[in-house]
Order: sequence, then structure tokens, then C-alpha cells
Amino acid sequence: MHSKNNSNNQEEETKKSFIEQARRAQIVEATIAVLAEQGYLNTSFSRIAAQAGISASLISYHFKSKEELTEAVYTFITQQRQEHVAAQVAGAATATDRLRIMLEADLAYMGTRPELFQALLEILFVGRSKTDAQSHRADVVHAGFMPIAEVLKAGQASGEFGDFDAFNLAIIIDSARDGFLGQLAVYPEFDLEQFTATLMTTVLTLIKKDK
Amino acid sequence: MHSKNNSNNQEEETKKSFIEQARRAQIVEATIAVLAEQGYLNTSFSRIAAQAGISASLISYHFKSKEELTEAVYTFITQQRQEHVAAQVAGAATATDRLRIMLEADLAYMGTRPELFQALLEILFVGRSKTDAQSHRADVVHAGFMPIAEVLKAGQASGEFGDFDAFNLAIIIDSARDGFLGQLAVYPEFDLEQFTATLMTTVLTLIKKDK
Amino acid sequence: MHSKNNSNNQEEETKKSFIEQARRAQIVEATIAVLAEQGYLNTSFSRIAAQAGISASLISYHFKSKEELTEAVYTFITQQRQEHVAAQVAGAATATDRLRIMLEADLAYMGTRPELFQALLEILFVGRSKTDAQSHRADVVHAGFMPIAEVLKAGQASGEFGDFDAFNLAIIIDSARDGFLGQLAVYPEFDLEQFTATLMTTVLTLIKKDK
Amino acid sequence: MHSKNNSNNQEEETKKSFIEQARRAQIVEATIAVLAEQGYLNTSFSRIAAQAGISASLISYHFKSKEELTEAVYTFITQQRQEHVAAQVAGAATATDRLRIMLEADLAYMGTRPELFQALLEILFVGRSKTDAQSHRADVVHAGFMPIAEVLKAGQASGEFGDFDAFNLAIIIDSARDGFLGQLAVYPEFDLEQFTATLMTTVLTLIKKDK
DNA sequence: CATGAATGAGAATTCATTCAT
DNA sequence: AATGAATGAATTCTCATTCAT
Repeated sequence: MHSKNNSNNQEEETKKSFIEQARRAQIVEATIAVLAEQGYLNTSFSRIAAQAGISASLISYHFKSKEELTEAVYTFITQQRQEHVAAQVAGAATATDRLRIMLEADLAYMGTRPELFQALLEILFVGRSKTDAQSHRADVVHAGFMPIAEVLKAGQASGEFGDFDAFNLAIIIDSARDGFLGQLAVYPEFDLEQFTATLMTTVLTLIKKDK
Repeated sequence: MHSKNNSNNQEEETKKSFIEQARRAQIVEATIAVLAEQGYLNTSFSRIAAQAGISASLISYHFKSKEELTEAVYTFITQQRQEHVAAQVAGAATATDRLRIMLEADLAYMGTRPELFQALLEILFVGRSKTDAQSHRADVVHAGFMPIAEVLKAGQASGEFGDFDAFNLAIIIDSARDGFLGQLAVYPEFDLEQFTATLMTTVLTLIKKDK
Repeated sequence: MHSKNNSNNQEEETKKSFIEQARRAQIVEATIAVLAEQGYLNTSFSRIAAQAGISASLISYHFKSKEELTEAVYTFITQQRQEHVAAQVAGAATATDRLRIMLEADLAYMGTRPELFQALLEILFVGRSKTDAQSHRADVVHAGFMPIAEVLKAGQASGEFGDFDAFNLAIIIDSARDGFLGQLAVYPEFDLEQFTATLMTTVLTLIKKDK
Repeated sequence: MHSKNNSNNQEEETKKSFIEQARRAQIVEATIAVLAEQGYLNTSFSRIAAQAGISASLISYHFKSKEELTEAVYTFITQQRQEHVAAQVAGAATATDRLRIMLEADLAYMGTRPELFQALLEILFVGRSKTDAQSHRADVVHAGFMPIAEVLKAGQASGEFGDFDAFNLAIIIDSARDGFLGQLAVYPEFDLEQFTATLMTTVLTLIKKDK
């Protein structure tokens, strides 16, 4: 734990935690694959282990409980999602641009990895065994439309957008985007670009000033 | 078993199927309650039985498998939902009216029974143990936006609506409605009427002819 | 649960609970046997099941948890023990008689069933996984010498016994009796009657008035 | 491994066995603590490791098996116990003195270290996974009263004590002492000195010549 | 029609132990 | 000397389902 020779301590610890991180990542990826392919009900430690080519107890070794693993998967997907959007939204000048990029970047990333969204849904609508899960899910749901609601309000405050119920419109936009992603997981042949275009046209119509 | 006298055979069978129907309905209702309260993971036969005040084996007696029970619950909720909409949409004269009623009637019914939607979500995103479940879920997802797409196309064909991508707009509208119902299950304090109003304004803006 | 025909209700319930009781008794007996033969560590549900010739899950069916089973075994042995003593101690006239019977009756019963004492020890010195187990064990330990202490004090109060530290002498007597039972479990060849005689002589010497 | 230079080989080995001994002692102490605090069932390598601040595999490194560790703990406690008594009993002149010191010294030492007795009990009544464990335990139990029996017989042979069943009286005395130690582990508030006094009075009464 | 009894399959998790480093 | 990583065996327990009554 606290070794005596402080020579290459950091290097060792980095390497160690590297292996650990690699394993955890491997397990998380395997879990996503199983979740997307087999559904939450069939996502047992032994199936994840089979998918990853490791033993089931190794999963317990790296994740204290199934809950912790599920949480890690959720965190991983959500972070990936947010990072991709954040990277592109940084350069947006207007509220319109920010809103456009938020939707387009998210659809572009998640739309090409339907298994991520699939896994996310499985987690959100199942892992409700513990007491705080309901509120956790609430937070999650919340997290989806709040950023959109803020952009909408910002656009209204700056006079860039027209007059509308920002809160409920945010729910509509957020649900539309996630709804399509949900469809895409089931119907891979749906046209991502076309939907994105339709959604953008729709949104621009709705936030227009002189409507 | 003791069918020596074939006098009132039919009557008996009718009575049996009546009891049978009543039991099945009771079990379905209990399942919905447990699904909504405890989540799919905690919805075992024994919990449903406890909720209904019957034995777990009686559920097996009336439903060949858990899959069949799940299917029955899904069918029950979906039928209820469709019947309520169908009853009101019958009297609609224009496509606009039909679309409005489809949304308003559904929100009015499902919005006041969040446990139905909750249970629906639990089923849709979990019960995937058999191979054909993926396609089954596809049908389900499909069922949501197709009626809307048809109305949109009808409105366009009759010249009542403007020019837009009917298919993708149907996905948007359907997702917006269901998305809000999903939120409502988590945040009961959300304002159903206000959202309905916002959604209607939005939809009317989108289908308008001279936009 | 609450059946409609109240004709032979009681009879049915009696029969049912009879089967249930029989099974529980069978499992308890099997558990005692395994405990005594293999020790607590090797007393798993599957071993008990093998001993009883039933499936391991049937044990779970009748006992909600291993803790409950352990508790049942403890209760069973303790009750047996107390009943045997109580039956004989009832007719005792003097404190001396009461004390003598308490010791002789207990040694006579438990001494011929060393596996009961063995099982008792295994439970008392192992089943300490839960929080309240420490206090539970305390109660148990307490239960052993308190009846003896009471008899000693009663004998002193009535002038039947001499002057001594009743509390600590009770511990000594109780420990001596249980200590021998513990030895007997390991060395079945020890002479029960001879020890009983020695213990009685000893005790009578100690409580004598004019010593 | 790098034993090319055989110059200070012996010194190294000595140092090694010193470290080895220290580690083994550390692990034994940690095991005693966990045994006393958590009970045998909760005494796993990982818990012992946590208590000692080392890794679980280091325990396997120093003790070939759990059995060996258990054995080491038992030996350690027993040796401590015997050494303390032996040191004081050496100067006893009469059999009475020897007996008195054997009891007083043991109670004085073990009575102030209830965790040792607690750990001893946990080991004696649990660690029975191997075939020969039963006989091992027999030896252990034996070890308790045999020294007492010998003193009693010696005192009788020399005419110092009266006439009694030395063997069974030894069991009584041994059980009384250990029984109180067991109580003490559960009720720390019990009065060690008072019990010791009572026990001594009792024993002296029992071995008296003209009774 | 209804149930209690029973089961086998499978779940998550802990354990002692091994091994490369 | 010491450890983290890894595993297979074993554990308790839950589940859907069957069957005799």
C-alpha cells in the first residue's frame, strides 16, 4: 500500500492503475455489448465474462457489486456523450448555433453507435432495485433536457429567439432526439442525416422570432 | 372432469372462462402495479402474487410463462390506450382535428395514469429473453408513430397541411408525447395541461401550410 | 390463504401445517447431525440437503435464510433441554432437591445425546455474523447459570443453604456441567453417571450449612 | 536467488527468518483480533489482511493454508497461556500452592485478555474442516484438565488432599475456570477478582482432608 | 380452480489460493 | 519479500415452473 522505496513509485502506480483501468474499461465495453445484444435481463456476470473472455469472479474483483458496474457503464456512456458535444459546442457564437450543435453533434455521435444508446436505455429503465434509484433516474432524465432549456432561455433573453414555453419545448426537442435514437437502435436502416435535417428545420421554425 | 351430464355444459364453460378472465385481469393489474412500483427486476411471480393476494403458482396456472404474462400486460395497456383515443378520434372531421385529438386524448388518458406508462416502459426495455423479442419490440416502437405518420400524410394529400418530411416529423411528435409521459412518471408535478397546450401549438406551427 | 368453503378448513390447515412442521423438523434434525459431524464451517445447505435426502432449495423454501435455520435449531435444542428438566423439577420440594434434579435431569438427557450439545456449541460459537448476535449469545450464556443462581439464592433465603457467593458459585456449577458435556462430545467413553455423582457430591458439599 | 556471493549468507538467512517471524507474529495477532471481534465466520484472509494492513496474498505466502494459520494462532495463544502459568508455578512448594497458582495465574492473565480466550473458543469450536480435527480438538480439550488432574492426584498421593474423584473434579475445576473466562468475554463487567476468590474458596473446600 | 411443496437452473458474491512481476 | 491480478470452487438465495392434492 505505502511502499518504502520512493524511487519509481509513481511509475509503478501508474502502470498498476493502468492495468486496472484497462480491465475495467474492457469489462465496461463487454457489458455494453451484452446489454445491447441481450438486454438487461440476460446481462449476468457470467455472460459479460464470456463476452470479455475472463472469469466471472474477475468482474467481482474489479467492481464491488453489480450496481457499481452498472453505474460505471452509465457514467462511461454519459461522459462520452457529453464530451463529444462539449468539444464542438465550445466554438458556437450564437444561441442558435449552440442549440444546433448540441443536437447535431449528439445525433452524429450517438447515431453511429446505437449500442450505446441501447445500453443506456436498458440501464435507465431497469436498474431500479435500490432506494435512491428512482431519484437517480430522475436526475438522469433531468440531465437530458435541462441544457436545452437553458439554451432556449438564453436565446430568448438575448432577443435571438421568439416567444415560447422554453421548458416544455425543451422536453419536446430532447424527447424527439432521444426518441429517434431509440428507433435507430431497432431500425438501423433509418436515415440519420435526414432525421437530423428534419429536426433542425423543425427546431429553427419553432424558435424563430416572427412566427 | 365430471362431465357426465352434458346438459349445462356450455354454461359451465362460460362461467369458467369468466372466472378465468377475471383472474387474468386481476393478475395483469397486479403486475402493472408491481412493475410501476418496483421495476421489472423486482417483478417476480411471487411479488405479483403477494400484490394480488394469491399464490405464485396460480399465475403459472393462468399464464403459461412469464413471457406470456408480459405480453398480456403489454396488450392490455396498449388496447386501453388505443381504445380511448379511437373513441374520440371517430368524430374528427379534418386531419388537423384528427391529429389534435390523437395527441390530446392520449395525453389526457395516459397522463392521468402514469403507472400504465411506467409499466409499459419497463416491459419495452427489458423483457427480451427470446430471440424474436427484438422484432417484437420493433413492432411496438413502430406502432407509436405510424398512426401519426398516416394522419400527416393524409393531411398533406388533402392539401390541408404544408410540405414537410411526414415520416420523421411523426417520429418527432410521437417521441415528444411519449417523452413527456416518461418525465411525468418521474416528476408528477409537471403540468400536463400546459405541456399539452405547448405541444399542440408546436404541432400546429409545424404542419401549417404557408410557413 | 382464506379459502371460501369453511367446511373442513381446520382439518386441511392442520394437515398442511403438519407436513410443513414435519419437513422443518426433518431439516432441523439433519442440520443437527451435520453440525455435530462436520462442524459449522462444513454445514452448508447442500450438505444438509444431502443428509436429509432433499434439494438445497427446499431448505430455502422452508427457512427464509441460513440465520433463520440456525435460530430454529438453537430454539429446538434449547426447548428440548428445558422441557426435560422442567418436567422433573416440578415435583421438587426443597431447594436442594430442585438443584439436584436440575443438574441430574439435564446431564441425563444431554449426556445421552452428545450431538445436541455439540450442535449447540457450534451455533453459539460461530453464528456471529449479524450485529445482534453478540447480545444474543450473551442472553444464551446468561440463560445457563441464572436458573441455578436463583435456586442457590432461594436456598439461602430459606436457610436451607449456607453462606456463599451465589452468583459466582452458579457460574461454577453451570460451567462444570456444560464443560463435562463438552468433553463427552469428544470422549464418548467418559462415564456420565460417575461424573454426575461427583458433581452432586461436590455441589452438596459446597452448599452445606455448617461448613 | 542472487546467491553468488556466499560471504554473508548466514546473516541474510537469519535476517530473513527474523522478518519472517515478525510477519508471522503480526499476522497471528491480526487474526486474533479479527477472530475476537468478528467471529470465525467473518475471519477471512482479506479481513485479516485489512486488519494487519497487508495484502491477502502475503498471508498465503507465510502460511501454506488457512489450517496452518489457525494452528499457529492456537499454538501461540496456548503457549502464552502456559508460559505465564509455568513461570509462577515453578516456585510452589505444596500441591495446594501449585493448584492455587495454576488457577490464579491463568485467570489473572487470560482474564485481562479476553480476546485471547474469545479467539481460542472460535478456533476450538469451528476450524474442523479436516478429518483429524476431531482428535486434534480432543487433544486440546484434554490439555485443559489433565494438569489439574495431575496436581490433584499428586496431592492425594502425598496425603495433602482428601479423598475425591480426582479425574472428574479436575474436569469440574477446569470447566469452572474456562466457563468464567467465557462469560467474561461476553460480560466484561463481571468481577474477575471476586470470581477468583470464590473459585479458590470452593476448590480449597473440595480438596480439604477432613470433610 | 387453487395451492403448497418441491425442484433445477442460475444469480451475485466471497473465498483461499496461485502466479507473474 | 510482497503484491495485484486472476481464478475455480463453493456459498446463500431467488426464480419460474411442475405436480399431486
